[in-house]
Amino acid sequence: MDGGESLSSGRVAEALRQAILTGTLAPGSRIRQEDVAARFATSRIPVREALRQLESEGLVTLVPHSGAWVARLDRAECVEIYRIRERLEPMALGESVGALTPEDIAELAELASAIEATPDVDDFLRLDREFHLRSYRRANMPRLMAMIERFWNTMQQYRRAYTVLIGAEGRWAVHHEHRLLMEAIQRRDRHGAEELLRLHIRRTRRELATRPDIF
Amino acid sequence: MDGGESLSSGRVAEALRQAILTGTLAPGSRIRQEDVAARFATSRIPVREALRQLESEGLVTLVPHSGAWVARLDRAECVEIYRIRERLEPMALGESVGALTPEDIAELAELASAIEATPDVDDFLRLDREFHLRSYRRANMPRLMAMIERFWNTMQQYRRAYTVLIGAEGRWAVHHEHRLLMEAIQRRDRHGAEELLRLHIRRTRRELATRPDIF
DNA sequence: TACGGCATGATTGGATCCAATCGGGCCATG
DNA sequence: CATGGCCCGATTGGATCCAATCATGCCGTA
Repeated sequence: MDGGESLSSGRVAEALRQAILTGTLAPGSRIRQEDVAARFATSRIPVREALRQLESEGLVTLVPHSGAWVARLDRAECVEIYRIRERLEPMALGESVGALTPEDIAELAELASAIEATPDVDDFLRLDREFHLRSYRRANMPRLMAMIERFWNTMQQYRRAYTVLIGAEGRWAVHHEHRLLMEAIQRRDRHGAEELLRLHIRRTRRELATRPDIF
Repeated sequence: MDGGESLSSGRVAEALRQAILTGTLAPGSRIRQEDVAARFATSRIPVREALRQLESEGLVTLVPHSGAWVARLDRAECVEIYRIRERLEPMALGESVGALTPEDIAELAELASAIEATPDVDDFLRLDREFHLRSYRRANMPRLMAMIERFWNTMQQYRRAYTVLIGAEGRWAVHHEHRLLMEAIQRRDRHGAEELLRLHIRRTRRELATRPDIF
């Protein structure tokens, strides 16, 4: 059981991470050490360590003697991250499909349905994330999983902006691709699933790249 | 010009990083904050930040209230990293080959020759690293490059152990594969180069995995 | 009026000091 | 003799204080 972080810097990092992921802290906003320290009733030392941590995760940008900002990605950086994901996530899925239990697969099917059912943006984002990450769960590659989760975190704000932009009606392609993906998973079709996922990510990347108003 | 790190923590991090990469600090050795602080004539604060940094790079393992150790990888972790590299580095090379200048290619050919010529282990390691990283140079994917360099860093100690083990005579497969790679690069054969690199990394992974005495 | 230099406040980086935690050794006990 | 509990030194984590750096705005001057 890991109820509460034992280290203060860990708690601060987790809280800031959530604030960034939920959008409470928008990309580009400045993070003042003293403010955060006051908010968490600590000194600036744990805050500094937390900021270092978040920088290494790509969520924060640090400038020496100047300050910290919530990381802001330009289009080129988003595209690069998507292209990396196009290589990594199919590997994770491919390693995982053969080892998923029937219960895992049922769970994924539930998630896929829930994704189609919800009109809410934040529910959609959360469920979509759960769906994909859980499909990689049995890959047994912890470092790969950590990298993938970091990418999802850094992209979260832009995923939200994009999801809002296209609206609930614009999600039909996602739903379609998820269904194909589920079928491949149920068939234990490793290569099919990998390829479908690659195309799924690639299409999203391309659509994202055509929307200048996100950046 | 970025002559000297302006931040103390940055200098400490760089020095520790080099010490780990050169093997001066062996995997598993403990790193005491006070020792490092004394060695660099600073307080423990910059040392702590440097250790955080190195942990995020995978070079150091931190245990709360206990201490820091030079990261030690077991066989499974090494295999996982190699498998990730098998996906990422071909992408970097594939993106780069079309944009390499004739000067770049000449430089790579020089490096490939130098690799075959040297009997020294450390020269071999350094040149081999240069050869591969420079072949990715024109990929124009800075984040991908950073990830790849981090992997090379975390694997460095195990590459050294393996290279010592097989001796200069055991490198013929490497030389052969480098020659094939060079030919593909000279042909601007993107897919051929990608595939050759994938096989190059895969073979290395397999050989490494059969050597229990490295871990 | 526009521009360049300087001073000042705000903010971060680092040093020192104190508190919390962990590991090892010692002693008592079964 | 083995084992379990406890105490104490060593080491890390955090708070407070001081120094270095940067940005802003003011003022003098062309």
